Formats: sequence, C-alpha cells, structure tokens
Amino acid sequence: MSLKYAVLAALLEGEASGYELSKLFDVSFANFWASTPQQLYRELERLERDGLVRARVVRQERRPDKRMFSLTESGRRDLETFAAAPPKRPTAIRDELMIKIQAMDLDGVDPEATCALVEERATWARAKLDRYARVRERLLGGRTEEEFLRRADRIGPYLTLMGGIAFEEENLRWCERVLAVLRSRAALS
Amino acid sequence: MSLKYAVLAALLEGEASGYELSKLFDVSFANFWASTPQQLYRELERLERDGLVRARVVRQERRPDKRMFSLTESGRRDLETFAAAPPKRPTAIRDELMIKIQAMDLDGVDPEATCALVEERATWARAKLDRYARVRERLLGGRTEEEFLRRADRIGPYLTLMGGIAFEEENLRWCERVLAVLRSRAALS
DNA sequence: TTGCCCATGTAACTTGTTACATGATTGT
DNA sequence: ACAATCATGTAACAAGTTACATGGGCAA
Repeated sequence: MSLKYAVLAALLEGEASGYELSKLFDVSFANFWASTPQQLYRELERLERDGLVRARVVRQERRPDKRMFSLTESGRRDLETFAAAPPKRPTAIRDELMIKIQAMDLDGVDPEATCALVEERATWARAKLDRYARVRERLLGGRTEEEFLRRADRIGPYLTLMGGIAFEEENLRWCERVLAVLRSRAALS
Repeated sequence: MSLKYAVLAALLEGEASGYELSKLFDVSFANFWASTPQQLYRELERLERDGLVRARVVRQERRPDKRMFSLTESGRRDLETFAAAPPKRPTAIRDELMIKIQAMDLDGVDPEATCALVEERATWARAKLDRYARVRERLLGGRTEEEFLRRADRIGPYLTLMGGIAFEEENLRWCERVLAVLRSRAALS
C-alpha cells in the first residue's frame, strides 16, 4: 500500500524512468523504504493504470527505449492527502544480522565468525555514509545546513537524509561497541 | 526465510507458546524482525512439521489449552549454521513517516499536521525506551553492564537490546531536530 | 571474452497483512 | 457493562522475492 506513495514521493524530484527509480531506491530511499526493481516496475504500471502517474516513451539510439514517468495532478493530490494522515502501520525492520547476534552464544557458533559478520556490517555502514555525504553536498549546494533549513523551498528530502545518516552512524557505533566486547572476551579465554 | 530463524532464536530463551512469542515479537524482537501473530502461528506449524521445534499441549483450567514450543536438537543445529553464515539480504526498513516527510513540502500539506506526526513518533520512541530500560534491568540482574558483558554466558540478547536502545534514542533525537526546524520555519512566516 | 551497464519485463513462488471467529476470565 | 487478556486459528488477499529473458554497448 505504501510503496505506492514512496514512488509518488520519489517522482516529486522530477520525471524518471523505472530504471532510474530503482537506482534511487538503492541509495537514498533504501533507508526508509526497501524495494526491488521488479516491485517498482509493477507499481508504476498500476499507478499509470490508475492515472496517478503518466508515462512518456523516449526513443533512444543504441539504447533500449525508455519510459519516463511523472506525477499527474491526481497523483499529487493523492500524495498530499497521504502525507498529512497518521501512519497506518508501525515501522518494520528486518535485519538478519541481529538474529545471528541473538543466537551467537550457541556452542556451535565460532566467535570469530560473529566478529567477521559485524566487521562486514561496519564496512557497509561506512560505504553508505560516504554516499550520503555526497548526496548531502549536492542538496546543500554550497549553503550551510542552517541556512539551507531556514530558506530552502523543499526540506523534506534533506530531513529524511539526515535520518539516514544518523541511523548509519548509530549502526557503526553499535558495531564498534560489539567488536570491542567480543575482542575483550576472546582475550579472556 | 528468516522469520524461521527469528522464531528459533526466540525459543533459545526457553519454551514458549505462540501467544507468548507474539508478545515477545511485539517488544524486544520488533526492533529487528517485525511480524504479526498470524505469521508466527503459521511459522510454528511449519517448524513443527519439519522437526525443528516440538510442541507439548498444556491443558489449563478456566483457560484455553496452549501449545508450548521448544527447540529440537535439529532446530538448534540449523540455527547454529545460520548464525555463522553471512546475511543473504540487506537490512530492510519500511517507515511510512519518512515518506510523509519526503513529501511534506507539497502546497496542500499543512506544516502543523507534519509536526503532529513527528510528535507522535517521539512519544512512541519514549515509550519504547521505557520498556527497553525495564528489559535491560531484568537482563543485567543487578550487575553493571561492564561486569555483565565480561562474564555472562549469553550476551547476544543484550547486544541486540543495546542496538534497539541506540536506534530509538537516535530516532528521538531526529524527531527533536526536525521539530526544532519546523518550528523555526513556522515562526518566520 | 568476460562481465557490467542500460532498460524492461514475465512468471512462479514465498511472505506478510487483514478480517474474522471462538469463548471464558479479569479488571475498571 | 465494556474492554482487555488469554489462546488459537482459518481464509482471502496484498506485497515482496527470485529466476529468467532480451540485446546492444562499452571497458578491462
């Protein structure tokens, strides 16, 4: 139900193809709404059928044709209504690593293996933070954060990005605390 | 695929009924693996059929019968294998509020309404933190964190709880920053 | 020459959600 | 009297995942 609104919100940035949206959902949108390219293509079909989005075919040379999607007036109105209404469902998280941590104390589980998993997570978190930093610079466009937040027309995308950055930073801190604990326990035995 | 392991990991705490598991998934497990009671009942059926879990019917007076589930040896081994293997899928988050924030700059969206949504989120975050604090006290059982992390047999559940607490604290800080921004913009116009 | 990028899609399958049903007990 | 708690479940539906297919361009 909400992937619909995630797509509409993504199209606020302007016209985009399914492929471009799938890239966007891989970087910034992934922080709060996970989805695969297949889901997006399916959703776009539905949104077009329902008149919330319109498609324009762009012929390309030496590249497959692409369909550029944009919001219709009715899509925009629907999104406005959604944006002011209270959320229907609580935030859902699905993080396999945490299940593995929950079960790490089992006899058959090598603490070294657990360490490796946490280190991998930390590496990913750092990579994500790097990408966010670049997106942030682009959004700020030379202004300071304070200046931007006071004057810019659209601050929504910046506020969600702030959320993503804070989340990954916290993630990284957690990884480091866990690694410190695991290492000091390894030293004891 | 991983709800399976989330359930097995939950049963590490000991025998539990479907109902009790659904309570657990509502409090601590919800931080990293969301699921509804109906999913749990279905999953438990499957796990029993596959021999990873065994059920024992407990007759009760003045209460419906209940089925208490516990891990079998093969369930435990399966969980051990899972715990040491790298995650198959990246962490997925689905947070409606963030979509609403992303779209908040639309003309038809009242900034007051957006504020109210963020305040509600902050209230929930505080309530969650309260509950986590109680779970934490129970786990520590009077010891300090340092002492606990050095000597306890099972630290997995504490580490995931630490993650949940850090996540909610960050959430709350984000809410407060957003509210400060929204209020100072409201004062300007 | 292997593999990734662009660009879209179909089909089969697995998960997750929602609404409903039962029925006694306990608390306000 | 009404709602919540305990305790489980069915059925219908919506959403998400995985594997596969197409086919030229481009870089190491």
